[in-house]
Amino acid sequence: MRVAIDMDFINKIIFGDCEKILKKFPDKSIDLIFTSPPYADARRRTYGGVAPDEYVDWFLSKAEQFLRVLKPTGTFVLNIKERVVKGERHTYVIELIMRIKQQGWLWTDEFIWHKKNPFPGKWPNRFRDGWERLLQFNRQRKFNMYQEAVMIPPSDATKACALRLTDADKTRRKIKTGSGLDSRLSSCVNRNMVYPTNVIYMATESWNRGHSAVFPIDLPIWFIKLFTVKGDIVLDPFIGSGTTAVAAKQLGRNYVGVDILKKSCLLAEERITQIKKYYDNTLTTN
Amino acid sequence: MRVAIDMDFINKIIFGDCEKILKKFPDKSIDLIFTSPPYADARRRTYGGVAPDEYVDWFLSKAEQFLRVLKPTGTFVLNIKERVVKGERHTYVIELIMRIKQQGWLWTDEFIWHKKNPFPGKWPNRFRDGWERLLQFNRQRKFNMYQEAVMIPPSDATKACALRLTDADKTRRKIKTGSGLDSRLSSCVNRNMVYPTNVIYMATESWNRGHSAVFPIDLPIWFIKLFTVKGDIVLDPFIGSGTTAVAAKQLGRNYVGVDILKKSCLLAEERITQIKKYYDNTLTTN
DNA sequence: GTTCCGCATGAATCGATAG
DNA sequence: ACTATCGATTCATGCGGAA
Repeated sequence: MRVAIDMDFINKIIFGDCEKILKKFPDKSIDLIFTSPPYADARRRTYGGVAPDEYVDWFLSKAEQFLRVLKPTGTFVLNIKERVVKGERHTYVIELIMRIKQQGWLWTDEFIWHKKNPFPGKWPNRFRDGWERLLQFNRQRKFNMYQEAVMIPPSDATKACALRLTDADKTRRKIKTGSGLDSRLSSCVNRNMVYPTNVIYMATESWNRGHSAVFPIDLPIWFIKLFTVKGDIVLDPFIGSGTTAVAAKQLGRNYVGVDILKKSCLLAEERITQIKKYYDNTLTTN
Repeated sequence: MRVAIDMDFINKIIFGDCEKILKKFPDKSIDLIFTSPPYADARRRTYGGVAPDEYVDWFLSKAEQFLRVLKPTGTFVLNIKERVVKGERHTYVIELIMRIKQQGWLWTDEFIWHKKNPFPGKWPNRFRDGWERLLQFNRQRKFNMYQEAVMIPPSDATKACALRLTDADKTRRKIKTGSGLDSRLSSCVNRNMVYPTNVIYMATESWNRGHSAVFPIDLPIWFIKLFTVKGDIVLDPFIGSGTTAVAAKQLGRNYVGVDILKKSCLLAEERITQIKKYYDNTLTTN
């Protein structure tokens, strides 16, 4: 069966440069691309570091493949933030938006990840960076969006409810559902649910020892619920420690992860395997 | 006295196009420019409606004057958000950032106004807009910034930590300030106030009687405290209902407001007069 | 078992120092 | 003059050991 041959990359972590790897993928085969590429010149030790001024070209050659493999109804969510260079925000992110549109992408919206616990620091001319961009790109004006899947209790209810939960409660719930959002969602008022905005208030996860997860798992969980249904395929071309794949697997979606570091691939695979053991029989039904 | 003649625009609301009006102002005379210009194609009936594609050129000719009248140590804060055009976010804001830098501005940072109560609405392909940009531009890398003026109480976790300490503990610590501080002092107490991040979580003020203020007065108050001291001059070239001027006056700063609508000028003047009556003897000491 | 406290650490940034 | 490296700064959170 032809499809089976073409699609034998699903639920795999693939070692290599995503640009080359994706060239072997068929057109229009992915439902959601969620990724957080290495930021310009950041994580130099592990990724080699792309200079800010070269970043846009470096990224665009990969984005061309993203565009090709994405289904017309699919979505591409890019988590990125510009660095400070010589006292100024560098413009590589906004240049990227301008240029990626020329490839045919539509810049549908910009979500904000408002961080509960930003990286510390004190400087005379700026405050700590408390947010990151989550750029939403699409191939068409009409795409799949399942807004009901991410509905939340009204803000006051959420606050009061969250405060009542003890740490033990939170941990127990997290083990069962794998999602902090789910815990609040299920334990609080189930009626009176409202739609969220394009601002996502969420903590970072600095407590992951071995691997430095750059975003909390609730972040890909949120977007995977919003833009896919069970059985869909989620791609992260910079899989890193595997968070996106873990989230997809937990939610009953298929995943594809690519990374240029062998070490990351191994780590991602290990986390996926562990998750399989722990969560296989406790998946939520969303 | 020459200065008196040059500076006779202070604490005035001036009717006219800010581009023309500002040409009469001396160089380097303003400490802070805080403004929220009419968004592209918004308020078409009142402002004549600048089309999105013409917006950048329209704005830049004004920004040139902003640059000239701002002190080298001053700051320009621009509250703006791109509209959705044909299902996409328009790029006029990010184009504006690229081009304004060519005038000599430094793009120091981007603050986010995270709205507590976004405008209601429901669409099939996007959520409500819960944030706006507050772009910070400067003439130099070194500028005036008074971070202590906007310090805030720490988050709940840190607060709980401090609350656990007895009063005796606190007193004892306060006495031995200089050397040999015990570890709890640095981690818990003495943290009555912490520095904020570049995300500002604030409600809108949709309930203002006659005028529709586009931002709450706490927003200019925050930036005026952060970037000016008493006696400094705050300019809003699109004063609208006068919120920026009211904030400046309340804080003991001098204001200058400009608007192309006579109606707005009258409204702003009225609000400023009322504030004078109510707050003259109750100014905060910051 | 439970609570409490100390501590490590995470997509950072600036200014000074050294080559 | 330009780059490279280092120390200081700082806050939210979970972990582990102690009470």
